[in-house]
Amino acid sequence: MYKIDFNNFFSYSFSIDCVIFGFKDGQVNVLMIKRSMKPYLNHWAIPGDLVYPDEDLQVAATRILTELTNLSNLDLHQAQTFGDPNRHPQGRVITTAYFALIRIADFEIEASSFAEEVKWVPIHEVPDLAFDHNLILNSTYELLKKKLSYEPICFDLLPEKFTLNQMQQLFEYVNEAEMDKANFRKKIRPIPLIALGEKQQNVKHRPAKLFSFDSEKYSEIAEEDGYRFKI
Amino acid sequence: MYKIDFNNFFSYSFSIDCVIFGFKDGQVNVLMIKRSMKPYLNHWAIPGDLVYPDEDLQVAATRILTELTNLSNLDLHQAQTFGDPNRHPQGRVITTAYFALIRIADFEIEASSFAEEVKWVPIHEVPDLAFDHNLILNSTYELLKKKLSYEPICFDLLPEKFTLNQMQQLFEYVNEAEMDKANFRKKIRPIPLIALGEKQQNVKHRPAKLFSFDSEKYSEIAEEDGYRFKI
DNA sequence: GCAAAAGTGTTTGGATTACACCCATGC
DNA sequence: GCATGGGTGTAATCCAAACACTTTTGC
Repeated sequence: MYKIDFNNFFSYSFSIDCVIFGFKDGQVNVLMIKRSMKPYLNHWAIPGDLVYPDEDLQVAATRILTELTNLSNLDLHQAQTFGDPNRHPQGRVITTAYFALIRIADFEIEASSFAEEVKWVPIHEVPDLAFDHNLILNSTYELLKKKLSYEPICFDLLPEKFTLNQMQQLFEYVNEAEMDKANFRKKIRPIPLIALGEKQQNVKHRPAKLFSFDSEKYSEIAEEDGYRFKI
Repeated sequence: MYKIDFNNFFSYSFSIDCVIFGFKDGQVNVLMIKRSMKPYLNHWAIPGDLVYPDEDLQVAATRILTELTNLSNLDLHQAQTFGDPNRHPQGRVITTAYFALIRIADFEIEASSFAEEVKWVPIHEVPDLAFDHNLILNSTYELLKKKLSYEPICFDLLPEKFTLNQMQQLFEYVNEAEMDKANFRKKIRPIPLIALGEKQQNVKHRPAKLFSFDSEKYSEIAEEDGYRFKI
């Protein structure tokens, strides 16, 4: 039936690449590693590696990220799969991108395995990367932008306690458009936030109130009232 | 560096599964094949097969679909990738789902290769399928539902010449909710449609006007005015 | 004429926009 | 007091939902 014998098809390799987004200094940042291994020795790349033969993809994504950056317990979501026959110089390696959102300040990143260095880079300042990683990164950032507007995932990027202005800045950044402060606040009124009663510290103007996302209440109203997040 | 030698990682196989959606008798239908080959001999499945070692994924998807169903020139879009280590009984086969939308009446489907039979099945009447194809189908249908509401792809499912009521029925079907006729028509007013001046035939009530989608004008206003399709 | 579906207009209330204004803090 | 951003109210406008009504066809 096949022109090639079935068993000869078991000649591919499969990898996962992890795009980790954070929000820092008013900019979306992405986590990069410097490779201490061929191919693309000394090139910057997004963290990624081969999947073990009997390993589930989601499990592999988590393991690979931990091995290279020391990050764990992240909620990794599948993005696109890239399979250009020439994307890897050493053979046919198909890769699936996963992405996660993190609160940069809450985690210690640490280079290990073949990652010689790890750092955060603003999404608009990413250099030329190994393999087709620029392509992977761009397409995953497009996906992030879409998801941000109809799923309550901005709170995974913002600090646990955030000001409404920080939240607004995140949306202004990804949509590349300024918004009216009063109108933004009216728009997010249906989103359940907890007013913490605390205030910003060490600012040289009136300190803003701090909020956190009420995810329990969100699930409640999403189920009962069919409320859908929308910005 | 690896616990397993790099070359031993080249032991996977990779496949594509194609979810083809159509709209018939007021229902979304999906194209199924009956397998005349092991594994899952005589089981129903969605059309899919292994990718050749040097073949691009998009190219493979097109080839596989043509081989099994005689469909060609479809616009296949990538959906999710499925990689459970036990999803294929004969080894580690990772698969990527692709989907396409077609106007059922415009195509002749024809079983060939290891497809013994091909048929359209309403999405809500799909039987137990081979492999994890029920999972693949369901998750791809969820994706379709999302895309239908913010991309002008409903017109790939509707006949070239359609009535506004057919269009409304498609959205009512996927959203599982009835809509007000007058309000639906107001909602789609910004979408550029060509009034053909023709009418429905052989109906025992007032015949509806026929329309077609003006994709050129759509691209124009999408670029110039930043118009985004939304239903 | 009647049934059935096509096709349109009106009213109402809620959201979105633009814009103006006041408030709290550091220096 | 003044600079800086925090925080809120109002009026005009647009949009969506609910509903009623007229039109055109087959029988």
